[in-house]
Amino acid sequence: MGRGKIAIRRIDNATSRQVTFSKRRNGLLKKAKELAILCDAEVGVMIFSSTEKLYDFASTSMRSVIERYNKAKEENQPGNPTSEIKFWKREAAVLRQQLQNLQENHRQMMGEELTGLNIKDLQNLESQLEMSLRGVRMKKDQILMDEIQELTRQGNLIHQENVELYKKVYGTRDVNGTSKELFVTNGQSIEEDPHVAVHLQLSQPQQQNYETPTRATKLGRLQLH
Amino acid sequence: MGRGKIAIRRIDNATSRQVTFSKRRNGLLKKAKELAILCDAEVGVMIFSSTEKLYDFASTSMRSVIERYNKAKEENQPGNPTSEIKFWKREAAVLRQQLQNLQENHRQMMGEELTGLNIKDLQNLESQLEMSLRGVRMKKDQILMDEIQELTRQGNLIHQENVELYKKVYGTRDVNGTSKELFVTNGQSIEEDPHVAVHLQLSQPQQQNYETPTRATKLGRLQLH
DNA sequence: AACTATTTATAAGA
DNA sequence: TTCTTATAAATAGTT
Repeated sequence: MGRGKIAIRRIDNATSRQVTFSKRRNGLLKKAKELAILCDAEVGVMIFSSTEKLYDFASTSMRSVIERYNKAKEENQPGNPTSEIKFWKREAAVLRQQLQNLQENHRQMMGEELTGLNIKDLQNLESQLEMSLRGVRMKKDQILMDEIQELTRQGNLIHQENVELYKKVYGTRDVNGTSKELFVTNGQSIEEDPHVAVHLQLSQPQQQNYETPTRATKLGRLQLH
Repeated sequence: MGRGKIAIRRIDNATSRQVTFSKRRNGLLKKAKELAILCDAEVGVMIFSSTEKLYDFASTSMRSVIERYNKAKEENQPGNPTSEIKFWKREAAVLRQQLQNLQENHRQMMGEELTGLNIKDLQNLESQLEMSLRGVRMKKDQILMDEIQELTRQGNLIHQENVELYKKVYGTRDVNGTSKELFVTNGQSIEEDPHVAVHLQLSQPQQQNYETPTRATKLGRLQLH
């Protein structure tokens, strides 16, 4: 329909293509409009030019057309917008609620926002914190213990090596006297205890150091209040 | 373009309308195809007949066209299905992440899931718990203090009432001796201290009761390990 | 569904 | 882009 017939294949000349696009695009949109009006149909057309520009027509509204399309295409396509949006909204609301609850709880565990709690709540919280503290300290001690044990083990190995070397250097005669003493003090099971004792003795005052001044300030505050 | 010209308005005759729909629908789809091919455009056409039947064409895929349409139309239209779903998905993901982080943190504060923490972490946690505990105890003491103060106040009021009644019953003569003593022991600022002392004396052993056996078991465990 | 007179769309050129 | 115009294509009315 023009001065000459053209084959339906991509127009090579860019300018020509652009011009044809412009003409035919208008033609298509016009015909879409006419079809909708003449035949009482719901029509939607979307056109993207090669320059990414959008041209569209919808006899009602594109949203309506697309929704009708989705509904018609597959009653429950895994891209059904409305129900999917509803699902994710609900999901977000649930998560937000959980987050809020946990945050309030967490703030209370951090010793903040305690207003609104009664004695019973506070005592429960206190017990919980004490329990947590116990757990944490236990874990900490555990780690330190393990470290000590490992160091002890390695120390013993090195010491034994020393003894062996000593033997080799000075022979067997004078060795027994010196090495015996070393063996006695460095025996695995015997040696561990003093370390533990030292550790725990250090741990307890440390804890008391945290709390003794607290109690003092608490007393002070309460008396001033 | 036919034997006669027609006005672009709904065709009254149903049969005629149906026939015209059929012809023009094919024409529209053909032209859409041609446009897409000739001009290297992405085209989507959706047509619903008045009998609810769907006819469509998409140069690529309708899903792609619709998504591109939504993206192009308005990056965040308040009715854009795809981007809205994306928005809520992202929202849910963010909330889920926050929840997870907070949950891990919370579990650690509860003294659970401590594996994976190093000494430094554990010490920080310990300090935090001690601080929290201090806060909670302070708050608890505060509440108890307030209660005591209130009870004291009321006690004083009742006591004064008693004194007044006593006066009325026995006259003014012998009253001074007995009431003076009562006034001295029940004076607000004077009376508060012993109560505080009692309270705090009760509070401290209670705390130690929680911790002394723990330490014992801890010692036991550590020595056994 | 086919035919065909006409209208409409549009290719090429300006 | 827009206008012009010759011509291809679409289609209204008919069979």
